[in-house]
Amino acid sequence: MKLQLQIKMNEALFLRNPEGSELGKNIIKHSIQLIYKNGFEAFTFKKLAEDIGTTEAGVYRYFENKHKLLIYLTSWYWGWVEFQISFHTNNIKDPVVKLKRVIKLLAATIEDDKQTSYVNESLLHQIVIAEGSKAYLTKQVGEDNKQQFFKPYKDLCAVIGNIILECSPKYKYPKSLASTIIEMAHYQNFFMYNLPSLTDFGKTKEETEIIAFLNDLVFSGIKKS
Amino acid sequence: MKLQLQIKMNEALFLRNPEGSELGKNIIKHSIQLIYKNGFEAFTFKKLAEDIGTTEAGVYRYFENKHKLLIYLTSWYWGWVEFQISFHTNNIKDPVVKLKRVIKLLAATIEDDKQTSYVNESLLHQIVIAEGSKAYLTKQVGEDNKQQFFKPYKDLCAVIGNIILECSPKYKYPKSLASTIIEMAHYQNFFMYNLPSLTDFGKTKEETEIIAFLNDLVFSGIKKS
DNA sequence: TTGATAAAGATAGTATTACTATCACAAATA
DNA sequence: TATTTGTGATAGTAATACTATCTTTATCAA
Repeated sequence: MKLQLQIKMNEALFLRNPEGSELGKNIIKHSIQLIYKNGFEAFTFKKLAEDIGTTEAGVYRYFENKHKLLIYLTSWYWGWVEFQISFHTNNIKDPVVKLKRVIKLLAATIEDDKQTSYVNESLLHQIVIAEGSKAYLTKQVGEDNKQQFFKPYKDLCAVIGNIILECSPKYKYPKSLASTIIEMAHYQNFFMYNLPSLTDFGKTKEETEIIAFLNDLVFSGIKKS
Repeated sequence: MKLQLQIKMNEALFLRNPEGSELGKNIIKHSIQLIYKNGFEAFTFKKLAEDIGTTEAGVYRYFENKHKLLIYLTSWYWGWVEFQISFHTNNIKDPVVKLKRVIKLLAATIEDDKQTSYVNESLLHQIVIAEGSKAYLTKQVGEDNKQQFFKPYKDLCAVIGNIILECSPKYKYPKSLASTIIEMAHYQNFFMYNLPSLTDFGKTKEETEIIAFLNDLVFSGIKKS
């Protein structure tokens, strides 16, 4: 039996559902490759179309603009991470163990998930690290938020916040700590490779050190209260 | 006597020093206003030139492109913050008090500094919150870093890292904690106003709560070791 | 006072980007 | 068989991100 993991996407993000056709899946697949390779600023629908072997207009039939495509990709990623978390923390009773598992999932390199043929999670993870913030650091963030574009990110944050509360029911900042963990799992990774003196891991460049830092930060922070 | 605060800028950031002429100062002043108002994506040298009353070519004589201008502005800001910190923590012996002061300076709203006529620090603070990461989240980050464009940010991070070590000499992650404080002081602010469910301050929208969160995070985190 | 130099203004031009529009064709569907 | 739907092909436009050139103006030195 072949199980296919399907992540439910916000329909306002696209004009035509990319999951429903070969061209659509190619748009997702090749946009991940191109953004990973050249960065989001240099990424255009024209280059994407050439890469796929279709025309610019073809891409525009699926996505209004590259900003919505970026939100689509990051949303997909957060949805996928939430699934990974619920999958890998299933059956774990101890919330501390659970939270440590979450930190590891967020900060460790991701192996490509064979269940999702057209999405390379490993590349997508790198894209979310380097470009993910650009999805919300815009003037339209308010309107995008009204359309629920950031729901997957917020849901993930809520899930992690609840685990934090399980660990420490009186802790006052579960959601802020959750968003701090998520952001820092990614930023410390970006810094480690690109601006190493902003971290303590420049020498070794080991993701395990980021995990250790976050564990230390989180569990000392929580224990106090 | 009128003291003029001068922040030494990396000369590779500009073609002509904007501090040396009226037009240059106008470029800085109006770019801050325009980026604040419309965001960095919508900001163009053409609009800036119209705003100032000069021509596009005039702006290009000072800055190669808008990315370098953004790095210039954020660098200026980090330099200014480092000065504020050294000024406001001067004479403080207790490193814990010092670090708390630092957190407050990073997370609290900034009043416009009258010493710097053409820079509105209050607006610049908002720009750094919403656009600052875009200065380094690029494919050129490596080359920009080689040219020392991020030195002011790194210097600030080092200063804060050292205060952390004064508080807790055995703490293993002073630089990562420093960059976490800096980034989160800004991100929690952005989230609070734009994606409030990622924080615990959505109701009150009080910066004092961000400060309390960071104090809690930092001092519980350090005490353990 | 002249003459040189440097900054600024004015204008033009180009390649690329970010779209929108239209028409034709092929496959699926009713 | 007729019709809808997705795709391909082509064209066109306004804006963006520059580069180039030429003129004017201000400054400063001989």
